[in-house]
Amino acid sequence: MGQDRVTSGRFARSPIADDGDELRFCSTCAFGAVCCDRGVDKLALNELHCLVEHVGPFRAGEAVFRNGDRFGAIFAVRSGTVKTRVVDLEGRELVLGFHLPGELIGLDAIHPESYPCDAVALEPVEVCRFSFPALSTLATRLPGIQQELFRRMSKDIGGKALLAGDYSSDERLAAFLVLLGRRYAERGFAPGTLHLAMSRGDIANYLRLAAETVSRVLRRFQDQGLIKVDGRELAVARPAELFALARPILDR
Amino acid sequence: MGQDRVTSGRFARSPIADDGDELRFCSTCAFGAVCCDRGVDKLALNELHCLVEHVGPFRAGEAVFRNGDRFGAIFAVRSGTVKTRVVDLEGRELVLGFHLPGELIGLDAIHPESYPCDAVALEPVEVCRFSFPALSTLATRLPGIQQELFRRMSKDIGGKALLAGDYSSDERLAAFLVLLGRRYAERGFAPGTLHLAMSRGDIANYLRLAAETVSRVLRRFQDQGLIKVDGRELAVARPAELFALARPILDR
DNA sequence: GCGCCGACTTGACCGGCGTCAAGGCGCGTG
DNA sequence: CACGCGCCTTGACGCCGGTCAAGTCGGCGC
Repeated sequence: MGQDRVTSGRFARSPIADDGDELRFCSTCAFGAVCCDRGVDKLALNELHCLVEHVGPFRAGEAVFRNGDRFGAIFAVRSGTVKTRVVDLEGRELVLGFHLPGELIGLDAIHPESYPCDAVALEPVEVCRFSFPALSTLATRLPGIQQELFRRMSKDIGGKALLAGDYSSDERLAAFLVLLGRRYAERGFAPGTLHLAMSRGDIANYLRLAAETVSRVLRRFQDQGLIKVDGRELAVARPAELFALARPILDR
Repeated sequence: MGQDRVTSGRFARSPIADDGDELRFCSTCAFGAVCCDRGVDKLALNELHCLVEHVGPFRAGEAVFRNGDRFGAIFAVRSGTVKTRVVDLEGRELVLGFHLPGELIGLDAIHPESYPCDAVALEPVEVCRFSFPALSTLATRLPGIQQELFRRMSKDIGGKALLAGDYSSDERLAAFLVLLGRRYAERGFAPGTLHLAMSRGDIANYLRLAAETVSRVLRRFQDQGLIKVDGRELAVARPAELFALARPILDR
């Protein structure tokens, strides 16, 4: 029941972005939709293949990029979980987000032309690197690519409701679990079960709560029969009630 | 000293985006950098002119677009101040941001393909409308336009630190004033003086505080000699100290 | 095995900020 | 002018969640 077994277990069964088949490209990848689902022609697929560069694996704790590095590329997570964070002058960490396979990181670096945060592996991680100058040049020739970039950036602009509101700890945690569950489900995991690759402290930091509060609320959710917690493995027992708690954050 | 005089005064002296001269285009506008500063050729300028459509004026309280409207265009504020907000099921308002002349709104609507919020005029407002299909088509031919769109979207992704952190009311308000002051300064206002187009309630809502707290903190800042408040007119007396208060939010 | 260490949990206390309530001020309206 | 209505201010009180501290659990190295 150790976390090590859990982690390797997840790894083994993980339906993550895996383009072992080079010509199929990552079916769950950021650009999978462009390449496969939306009928971009073979030429475009080949051009993306020339562009992409596989990087990794990174061990837990290693950085894909660091705050201040000169911006040159965006990345798609292929496998594992990445945490983005900044560290302020006093050394305090501020967690900005968690990124699952198929999700893009580095989009917030285009404007400042340097990465505004660290991207740190929480478990063994592999990524795809897309040189941004090359990608944006490609985007001028392939409108599908440009559209997908616009869409994904737009999505990121809108998606920060969880942190933004003045919500209670119950609402925050419920919404966090619902949203994380959805993202895992999109990646092919069984709905209702999810693995927390990040520590309680990271969750708390991300939700702007104290780690103790996260502990307490999870405990209470379990006592109320909403979820079942076992270390970093979590099962949602009553999705409807959990969603109801998160409703103020999720509908808007 | 009434607010009416203040408002009209601001209007009169406002160095807002104003392209009365059609061929110069808005010098402070969102795409001004593309059109003027970055040497996009006359052809591109003309094409942008064919694309843009002036809309307004809107009276205070009127909506430029509404939550749920089908997405078709992004807008640049030409004059006045726009508030973006959502209203939840119980009718509670949640303020997402304030937008000054030259700033773009509607970028978060590309992905969902419908506007995810209301955009409401806080004072008389004029906007430029850019049909998005036409704009993105244009962007595939003119890399400068595409780059500028990427840059602005990237900036929006990164720029939500104020709301995201678990900061004190002092820090939030100080950062709000510093950032608003900078944006006004970019638009040509005298540094250190700024006009609050929005009510205390809107500020409080945006910062996730109670309106009473905003009142109290502004009062204390004034008692401490940091600022001088007169209704919705505000002068920063000690910018360095105000910045020091906001530092935890602003540097990161 | 033993001991250490970090992650997590649980309890006690307390302070910042929201809530509630009352009152002032400016402005439009009859 | 009197009145009403928002917006804003100010004060009193209470609660949620942060902080501090102690204790537990599980993993790892020796």
